[in-house]
Amino acid sequence: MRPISLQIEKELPGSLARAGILHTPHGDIETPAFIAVATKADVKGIEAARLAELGVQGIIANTYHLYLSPGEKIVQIGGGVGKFMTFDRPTMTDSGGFQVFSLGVGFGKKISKFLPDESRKAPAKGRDEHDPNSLLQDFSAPAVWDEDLATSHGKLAIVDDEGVSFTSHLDGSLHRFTPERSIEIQHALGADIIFAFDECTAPNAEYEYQKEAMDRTHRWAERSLRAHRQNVEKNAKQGIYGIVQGGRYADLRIESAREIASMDFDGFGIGGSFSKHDLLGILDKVNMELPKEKPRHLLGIGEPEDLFIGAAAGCDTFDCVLPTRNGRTGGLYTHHGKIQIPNAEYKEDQNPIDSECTCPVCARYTKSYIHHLFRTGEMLGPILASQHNLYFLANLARRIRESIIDGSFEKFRDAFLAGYNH
RNA sequence: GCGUCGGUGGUAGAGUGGUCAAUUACAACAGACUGUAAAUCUGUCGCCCAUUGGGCUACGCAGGUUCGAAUCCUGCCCGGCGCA
Repeated sequence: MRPISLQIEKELPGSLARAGILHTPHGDIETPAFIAVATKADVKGIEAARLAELGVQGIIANTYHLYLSPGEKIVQIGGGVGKFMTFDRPTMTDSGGFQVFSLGVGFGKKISKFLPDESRKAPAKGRDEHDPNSLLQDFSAPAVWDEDLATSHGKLAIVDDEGVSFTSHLDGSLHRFTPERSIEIQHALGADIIFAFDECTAPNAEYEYQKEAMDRTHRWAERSLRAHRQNVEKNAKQGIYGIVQGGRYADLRIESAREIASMDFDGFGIGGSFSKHDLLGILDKVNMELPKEKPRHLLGIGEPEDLFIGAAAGCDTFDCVLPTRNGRTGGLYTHHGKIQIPNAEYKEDQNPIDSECTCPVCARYTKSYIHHLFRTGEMLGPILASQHNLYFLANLARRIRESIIDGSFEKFRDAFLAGYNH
């Protein structure tokens, strides 16, 4: 018996969408489900004890960050990432492959995984490299020079076929990850689900580089898998997901899905770096290449609209920093779209954030109060906002699940999106 | 009363003859954020038009010097400090 397995409860006819139960050593996750991001073994601003009441069934922590601090040994001494943070439900760790992108190619640049929405862009004036919405830079190269943090070797993340060398963003020290090392660290971190070490490429990487990186990711996937299976003890307690790459190119995505699917993984992650437009068209094609009986995790995706797209394409779990990041910075989800709670219009608003929301925050606080907390810089503001947002996404995933089970998925989706987009 | 220093945009506070509608910070008003180097970042921030750009009113008040003044001079008003 594998440590990770998916029990499919219901499939939506004529669709890849399904509802199921993901079994893990630390309990079940009812899918589709939203997994909270706990990069450094904490969901920013939220106590582990609160997560259950917010509907959070699982968390995903990060190998790179926990390796640098406090170090995987410390987490291991603490009983693994779950026990360390006192979260007794299912846990995952990301392999650090995303940091190859965020600290390497995209480092120091305001580059988004999603290309900006053309319709919202200001009329093209001189593209400014300081303009966060300007994606003119060539990010296809695998490494960058950074004036501030460059050390003797000069770069922050350098990819080669064996692995990745990088400098710590904390102290500039030199480190190296290989697939084997990433797995070793993830064994120490002890999450229920670990991920193969991959290379997350920039969204606008050119085809040639994208292909090269994808092939490398496939080789790393084999090595990650082998390193995991070799460890009999860990292999019995932790499941491993392979990651599909391929960027925005459909043929590469399909090739990657086939290749990764042919390996003996317990589940699959679908790596980021495609534009919103491509997400819709490619995702179902990717998932069709993956074995139906194994779980699929859509990495880093999580606007409400994206959950519908992902679920419709047959993804089982999602994670995303947005509910906590947006929450911290005042952006709150409602059934009528996102609002900026610090804005003046909420100064006297005596209603809850979202009158349709059933979260503990909406049950208790007014917009006026939360607005005040943000205006005065009180830390409770971001905390409450993060709680609400996390509940919103977790609850949305739960409702999507229910709609798949009772066959009302499309109806629910259309109704929700109609209200969400006004 | 005499002396002295100072009065700048919502606030604090630069600027001391032209490149000043005026640095900067805060406040204010918006925006962005998708496997978290993010409790972060970006834009706007005198008024009126405008596509670059243009016009108007402004640095306590009133005069003056000058081609040109927030910047120099004179008087007045107001405030801090010192001496009587």
